[in-house]
Amino acid sequence: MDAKSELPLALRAAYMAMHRRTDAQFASYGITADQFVLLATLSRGNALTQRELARRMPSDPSTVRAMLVLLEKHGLVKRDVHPNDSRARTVTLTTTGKRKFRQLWTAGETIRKKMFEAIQPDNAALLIGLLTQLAESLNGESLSGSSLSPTNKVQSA
Amino acid sequence: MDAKSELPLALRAAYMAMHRRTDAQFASYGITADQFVLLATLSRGNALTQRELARRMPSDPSTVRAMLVLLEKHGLVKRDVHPNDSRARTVTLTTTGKRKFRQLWTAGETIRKKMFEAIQPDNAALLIGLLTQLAESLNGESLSGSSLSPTNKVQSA
DNA sequence: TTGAATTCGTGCGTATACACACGACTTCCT
DNA sequence: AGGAAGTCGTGTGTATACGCACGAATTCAA
Repeated sequence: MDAKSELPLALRAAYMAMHRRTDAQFASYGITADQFVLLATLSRGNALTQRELARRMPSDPSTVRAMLVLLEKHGLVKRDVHPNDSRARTVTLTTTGKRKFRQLWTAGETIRKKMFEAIQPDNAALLIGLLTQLAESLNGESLSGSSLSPTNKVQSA
Repeated sequence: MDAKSELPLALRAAYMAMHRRTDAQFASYGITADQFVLLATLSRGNALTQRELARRMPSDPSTVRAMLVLLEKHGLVKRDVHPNDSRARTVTLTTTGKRKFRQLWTAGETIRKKMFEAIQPDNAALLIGLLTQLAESLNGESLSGSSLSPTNKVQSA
């Protein structure tokens, strides 16, 4: 196994571990790791459309909708018709949602700290940089090298 | 946003991007990214029990079972009763499964190469090391630091 | 040996994750 | 203005992902 082959597995293992830990940590609050990401995204940019929310997470619009239906039922978010675009709906945190998010942020500190220390703090910026490069590279241009796929929707940044 | 807070998001974004890309790349083969991981794990240690397979992926035994039911229906894996333990079942790749995996490995090279180059090859070993440290730290001892949650099932290693 | 604790796989319930098709609305182009 | 193209959210289908409870088999202990 060379480094090139190991990298995908290492990335998967690290993410899965984090995701499981986070789910476990938030279980007593009745919130999943992914719902936490959604709430965090909302708290950093309120009144987003569902589309924009999905883009920032990042996640699939279809997935986000399902999550919003749940969270709305639990009273953590509210969806209103967009003032300028009657197709869209704006999503905002309710008061309950904001309070819940603050609790979760505190509860999550344990995991963030653990991760931060596991890599020696000096490496944090470097690791974030490498992960960001990975994401950008994989999200960017469609690969396919040669002309395998004729439907190359290059939706540039 | 300090580095400690950004790290979880960066890890998530990178993994999601990889997972999506891989799914898209393998779609024409009728195989998902996760099924590929399962096949790869099997190809590196045949005749594993379902439990051991799940441990190595890593994934949940319950999830692995569902995947195996599918893959068995597609004729890629075979499940037999364990010779020494009638509770367990051993999982092996069929001939078709082996051939399919070789095809997928080749098809996946594009993504591995893209990831490898995105981080400058020199950083590969370093990145793998950091990700491994993260996974080990998160999988290891249960955290819970102070007594935040009264329901601390400390199921030690 | 017999009974308790563990471990294996199964099955169910819930929550992502995403593709795809659909209807409704906006925008853009002529 | 009017129609084509694009965009937004919805709804469905499939595939993870995991917790939990269950029955069956194995292991451990007295």
